[in-house]
Amino acid sequence: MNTKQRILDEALTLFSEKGYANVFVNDIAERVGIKAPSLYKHYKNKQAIFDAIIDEMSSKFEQQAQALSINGTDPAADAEVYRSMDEDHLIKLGNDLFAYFLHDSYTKRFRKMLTLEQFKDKDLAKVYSEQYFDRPLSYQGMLLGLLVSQGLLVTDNVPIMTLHFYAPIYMLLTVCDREPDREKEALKLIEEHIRQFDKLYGRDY
Amino acid sequence: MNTKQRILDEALTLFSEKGYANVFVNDIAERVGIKAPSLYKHYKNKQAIFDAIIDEMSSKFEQQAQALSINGTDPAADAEVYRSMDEDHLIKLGNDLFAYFLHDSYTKRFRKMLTLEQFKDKDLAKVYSEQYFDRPLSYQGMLLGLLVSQGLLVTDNVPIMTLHFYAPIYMLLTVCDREPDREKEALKLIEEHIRQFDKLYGRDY
DNA sequence: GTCTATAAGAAGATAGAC
DNA sequence: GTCTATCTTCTTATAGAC
Repeated sequence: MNTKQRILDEALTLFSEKGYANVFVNDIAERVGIKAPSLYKHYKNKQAIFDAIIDEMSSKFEQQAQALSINGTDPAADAEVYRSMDEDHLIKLGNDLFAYFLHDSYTKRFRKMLTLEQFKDKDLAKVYSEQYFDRPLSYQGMLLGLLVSQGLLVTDNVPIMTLHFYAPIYMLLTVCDREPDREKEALKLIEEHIRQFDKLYGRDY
Repeated sequence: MNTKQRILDEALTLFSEKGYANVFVNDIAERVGIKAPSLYKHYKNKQAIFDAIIDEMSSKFEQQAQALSINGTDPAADAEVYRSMDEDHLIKLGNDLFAYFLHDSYTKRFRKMLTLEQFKDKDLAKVYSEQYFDRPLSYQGMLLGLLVSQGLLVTDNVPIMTLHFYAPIYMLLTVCDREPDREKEALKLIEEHIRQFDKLYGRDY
């Protein structure tokens, strides 16, 4: 990894742990193994580093969905995976998804950084909401909607059903970001949540 | 309100908007209407102001539950309120609860401040989790559990049922904190959420 | 591209008069 | 308790040699 990229990587780590204002350019440079002034040959100033991280996100997030062996942008294709699924498979998939978002280094650091900077301006607020609210609900909504068309799930309100599926996962993810020791507890709740979700919305009930 | 208290009040406002590190003692003093050095007659340093806000919380939160005409510490008493409730009353209560947490000035500012400082140390992480995860789930769990005993709701897993009730409310609250313009949208989702929750867990279904 | 030296300014905190 | 003046330290950023 070249220096320019390593600066972003180390800066993201520090920003996600301490917040932008509590990270000094000297801290970043030290981690990269250069002196602070050298850093200005790569980026105009500290803010430019932050902006570059935000800009880099969109390309990184495309890789995310692929890493999960789901297409991520084509719910019709992804629904195939779910078509002949029983409860245990659904739970395993939910757990894997949760574990991925929880442990993937870039995803995690970016999410934590955005948590700390979300009130800074409207742009950042929008980025956060799109990434962790609108997009997941939209995508999962299409997916669950297909399962409803297939008769695997039953509801007359897919968006709310999606909210019921995603909100507990989101909340438990934020708990683990804050208190990593609670991961085991969270995973158990995720499993129970999906099992109960399946009971509530499954065709057999 | 005396100066010592006004310092806390203005500091909380600023901390919740910009985060601790981005607020300068001069900003706080200016809002209070004094010069920065005068501030040190009331608090040892900037950190002491922050700590005082955190310490003050517990007493303030006791007032919260009372403001809602629910006891807040005695679920058995509160369950009386819900005993003969139909869906519309439940929705109104849910909306009122959401609106209270969303609009109450102190509650809102404190929640936003804690959001920005939650990764600073383990103590703050614990305060956040207790206030916005453990305590609500525990309290609402007791309440919903009573409704289950009364036969108004049906489930074999009250904690997960509580998660299903609270997680969407929590997530929508964080959306509104970030993007106040989305309040109307959020209120509509809350209403639909409670309606659907009632359908899923209500005895009549 | 990296370094040393340093400027420029910001921010927290204290001293001491009133 | 509040003020003005000031200290000290920290932090960003630039200049210019290599």
